[in-house]
Amino acid sequence: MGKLTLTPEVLDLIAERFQALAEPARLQILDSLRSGEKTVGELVVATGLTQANASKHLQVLHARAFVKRRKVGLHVYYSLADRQVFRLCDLMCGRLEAELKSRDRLLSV
Amino acid sequence: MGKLTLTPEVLDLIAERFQALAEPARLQILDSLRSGEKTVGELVVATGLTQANASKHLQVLHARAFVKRRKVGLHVYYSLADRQVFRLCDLMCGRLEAELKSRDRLLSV
DNA sequence: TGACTACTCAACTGTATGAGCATACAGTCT
DNA sequence: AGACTGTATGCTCATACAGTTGAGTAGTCA
Repeated sequence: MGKLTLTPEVLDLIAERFQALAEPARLQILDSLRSGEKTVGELVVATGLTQANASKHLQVLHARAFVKRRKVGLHVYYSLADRQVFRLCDLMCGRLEAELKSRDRLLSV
Repeated sequence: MGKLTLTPEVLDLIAERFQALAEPARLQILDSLRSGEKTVGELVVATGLTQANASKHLQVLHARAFVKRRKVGLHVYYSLADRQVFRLCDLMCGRLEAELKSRDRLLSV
């Protein structure tokens, strides 16, 4: 895998991509897209974000290649670029679960 | 796996953990620890960060359970909490490689 | 053509955070 | 005790970025 040498530039690019996932609103958007592609308006309803705000977050996710876009008439459909995004999220969730579990154990002793 | 329901609080926690990886300096520290545990001073040499800066980044990584600490006399040894961290980074690197590759292809057409 | 809808862009505000510096703290040695 | 070393922390500054608002653009329908 590691064809990439970790030059400062590459580290910046990787950090930039993690940064895109470091936002509850964007995680929520990605989770909403789990069930299939949605328009911005549908995402607004699903997430409770304002339209402008949702649109901005979608730009970020698109620039980092996490979502794809498809224009149909008035609507713009967004969908997950690939299923691998969830490998990332699931790994992170797993870490979090383990962490919370061991924290509970400490507190209950 | 998803025993976690994505409440706003949980989303915040997940985002917080991605945030910890959204920093070139911290990625560099994690990569330096790949070869084994190191003291803060050794990490300073390996990364070129200032001592204060490295220490602060290590606090963040430790608070998010990415690294473990072990005090021995004057020295504090930091090491990776587990190898799974690299699954995260490798997945992200893979995404980046694919992205750069397709970008190159577009430019060279 | 003009009204309407779905989405995006631009400007602004408040907040968060990384870097640098100086200082404080903890552990060792004499 | 005092001097010294390795690590942590508090402060300040500069910058980045999420969220809001209002205007602007593109597509549809009458």
